[in-house]
Amino acid sequence: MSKSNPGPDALTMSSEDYLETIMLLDETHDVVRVKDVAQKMGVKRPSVVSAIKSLGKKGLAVHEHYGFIKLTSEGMRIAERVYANHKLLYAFFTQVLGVNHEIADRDACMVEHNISEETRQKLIKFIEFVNKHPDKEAPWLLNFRHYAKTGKVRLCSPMDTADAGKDDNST
Amino acid sequence: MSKSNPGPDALTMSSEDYLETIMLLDETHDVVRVKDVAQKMGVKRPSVVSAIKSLGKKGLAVHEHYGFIKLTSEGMRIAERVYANHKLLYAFFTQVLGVNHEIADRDACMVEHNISEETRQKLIKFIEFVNKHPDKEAPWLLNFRHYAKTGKVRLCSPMDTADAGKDDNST
DNA sequence: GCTTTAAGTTAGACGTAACTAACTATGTAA
DNA sequence: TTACATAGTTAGTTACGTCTAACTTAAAGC
Repeated sequence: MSKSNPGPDALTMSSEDYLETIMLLDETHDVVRVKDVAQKMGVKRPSVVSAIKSLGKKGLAVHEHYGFIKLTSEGMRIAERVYANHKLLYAFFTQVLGVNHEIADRDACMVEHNISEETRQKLIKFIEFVNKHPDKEAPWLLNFRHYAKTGKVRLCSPMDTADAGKDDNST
Repeated sequence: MSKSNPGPDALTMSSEDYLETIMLLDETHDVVRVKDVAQKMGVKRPSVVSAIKSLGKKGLAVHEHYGFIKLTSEGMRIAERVYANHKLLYAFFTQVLGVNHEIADRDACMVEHNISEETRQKLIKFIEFVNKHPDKEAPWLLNFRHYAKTGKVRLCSPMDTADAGKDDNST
């Protein structure tokens, strides 16, 4: 509802997307070029050029004329933060909610830029909590899946939560 | 990552925010005026005028010169959908993750416009599932809260999940 | 009824982010 | 070495969403 409050030097979602894309391309390509970024992001080459010019002014990327694209360490830091959010959200949507992979990816793309630190931390804890169970499928999570599918709450055995004690957080 | 794909006549987040704000103001005020919307959204009056002009062209709002602002039934339908998303996300952030109220509200604002239908449906189920427990605090949820706070998984009594059977979905 | 004030409007500007069209550089193949 | 295809760039346009400054209307008080 109320106006979102990006700090004075906050990046736009678009800029963050460019950083993220460049970082990921850098992992799979020898060098990152304008056309690679354009193709991956589904935009035209001039859009990439102007976006990277803007990132350059902010000290987040370097790009010699007719040369390759590199991120500065600061640019890399931001790209990694955004991508970490992406992975976190993707994990929640797929592992917990059971959302289809492509849709989970799209939804993660949307949220990754703006999620608050508090919600982010809580989601991290939530995913950790879910994964604390040895078989990766906590009883209550199985119950949720069943409920989501059938609308009916399943009776479970009294043993269902006992395995919480088996984990590694006691020392 | 990839370009989001709003349909040809999809509204912008901004337009949806205006619709939502107008709907909410309509519930508490006799009439909705430009300055009310401006105040609530933290924008200046000319921004409201131009936004509403745009909504008018799309058949979502009506606004006589120097008069009051009303939503059409179609505008109301969209406003309600966005607000429903908002409430859903807010409930998840606060009830499940235990996020602070103001932050939950901000995060909900960000996501409410673009969440996919699939994720939305799953979140609805998730909230329903959480609230199926008579005392509104499922054992696993209490365990999660404890884990989020302390980083330690709590041992629980074997009885903890048995109350799932007490609910109303068996027939 | 006039005046003042508050609310609404218009015009013009700016920044972002995309696009097309047209131009330039690079590098490979003949 | 020249020619061509590919890649990168520039210039100019469009749309959106905001703003400020200045103007207009409406309504309330005197």
